[in-house]
Amino acid sequence: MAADAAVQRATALTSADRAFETLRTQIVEGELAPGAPLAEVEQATRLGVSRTPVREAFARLIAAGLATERGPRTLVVSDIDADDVTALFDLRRALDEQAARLAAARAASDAPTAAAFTTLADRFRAVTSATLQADDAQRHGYYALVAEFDAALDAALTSSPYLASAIASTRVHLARVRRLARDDDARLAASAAEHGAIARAIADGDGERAAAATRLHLHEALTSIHAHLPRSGANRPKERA
Amino acid sequence: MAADAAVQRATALTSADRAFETLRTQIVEGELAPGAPLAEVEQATRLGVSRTPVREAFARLIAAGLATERGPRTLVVSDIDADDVTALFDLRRALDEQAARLAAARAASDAPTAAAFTTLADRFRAVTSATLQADDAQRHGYYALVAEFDAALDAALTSSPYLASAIASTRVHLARVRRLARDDDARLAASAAEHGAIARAIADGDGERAAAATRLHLHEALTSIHAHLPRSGANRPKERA
DNA sequence: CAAGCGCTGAATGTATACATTGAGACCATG
DNA sequence: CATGGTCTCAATGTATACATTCAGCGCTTG
Repeated sequence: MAADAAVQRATALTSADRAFETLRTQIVEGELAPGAPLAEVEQATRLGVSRTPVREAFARLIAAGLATERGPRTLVVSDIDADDVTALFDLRRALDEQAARLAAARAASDAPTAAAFTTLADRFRAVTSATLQADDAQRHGYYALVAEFDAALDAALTSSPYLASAIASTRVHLARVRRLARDDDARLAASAAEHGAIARAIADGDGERAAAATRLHLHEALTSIHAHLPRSGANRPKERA
Repeated sequence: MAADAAVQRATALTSADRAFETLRTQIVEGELAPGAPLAEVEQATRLGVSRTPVREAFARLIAAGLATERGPRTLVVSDIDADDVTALFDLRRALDEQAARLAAARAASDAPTAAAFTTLADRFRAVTSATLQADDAQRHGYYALVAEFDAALDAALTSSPYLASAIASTRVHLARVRRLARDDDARLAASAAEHGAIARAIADGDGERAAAATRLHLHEALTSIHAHLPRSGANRPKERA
């Protein structure tokens, strides 16, 4: 039955998978603070597995950019500061603009895609500062809507898997940034309007408008984040070779 | 002594590093053909190490996109066909245009950067179909010049490490594509001219011109590659879930 | 008392032994 | 003869034992 299949699939996850997921979540959620050392034996005992799956999980964390090798034999949780956010957005601008262009091109020749983004545009428009109070439930609901937008974008990028994969990797880091700089309700409402504009441009099949709307959104988001973030450590020398 | 230091650094490479480098090279060079299975025991005996470093090397190959998990317990060398090339260039366009823009911005305020790209522009201009015969030595020399250009771009992107890292990952795949579709000398000469135009625009600090020149170059390169490649298997259904 | 040397210990890097699962072949039976 | 089942085997997944290296600390000596 379906439950058995689900269990089967659940147990098909290896210990390495679980270790990676656990560590990834704890890093993104901030339970493992930036700079915290990642020792094999310590994490192995903590997660209740041997060192082998932990090693594999560490390798994936490094590949995802969530852990950094500091020195020859020391692994730490990646730091993330204002400069990193700027650098991350340099990449996001490149990826998201192109994604918006491609999604619009697809919507122009694929009715279901266009319909999906039309629906999303309407739902984003329904989110205003009036309906949105900055309590955690509302915030969570809004982020869920953004996640649906991201999923629609992914669905429109099936023919560009390299781009889709690169975008997916940036989303992990974005989740960390969100924890650092919590959006206020005004910013959330503005963000909803910007997302709506992007979705509408994609639905209309207007690639350049979609790219421009994306650039605008990213600029506003970056500005807001920097306003809410501790000053970039121009004094504190970054300890990254 | 310097030699000792070099040896020291060489021996500091772990078996996993060597295994990864060997496998990566052999995949890029085509010694390990696309679709070839990667078995732990087989590669371990072949490379003269145990399974543990091989496992780590496999994990890195997957992260780099050079190997793909087919089925729950089978790893194969990633395939690469005409559709993959198109998808790869969707990503490259996004990354390289942004890189050109950022490099130009840096050149506008950093004289050494501008000077470096001026020199590169001149060297690219010196490469013409007259001076370039399509023997392997010439081709290798030209690709070395392109590598210098890439290095200069990297140097100009120190403040955008995420972008630089994403670009570096695309270069690995580009090397594989080059093996599939060897450029003829006419294409190489045209490519040199296009690179020269990009370098000059960056040196002039003109970001939009640099981005446009990049887009043009990528379009021409993609067209040339597709002309030299076996037809995209629209009939052969791609076996990628 | 300070400086340099060596030692100890804990961590990673590697190898190998054990567990488990999946595929393929062979045999039995309808 | 085809089909289903079981059995074997080989490969991955995991755990653990061994090797190696580096950091911290104490001791010795000038």
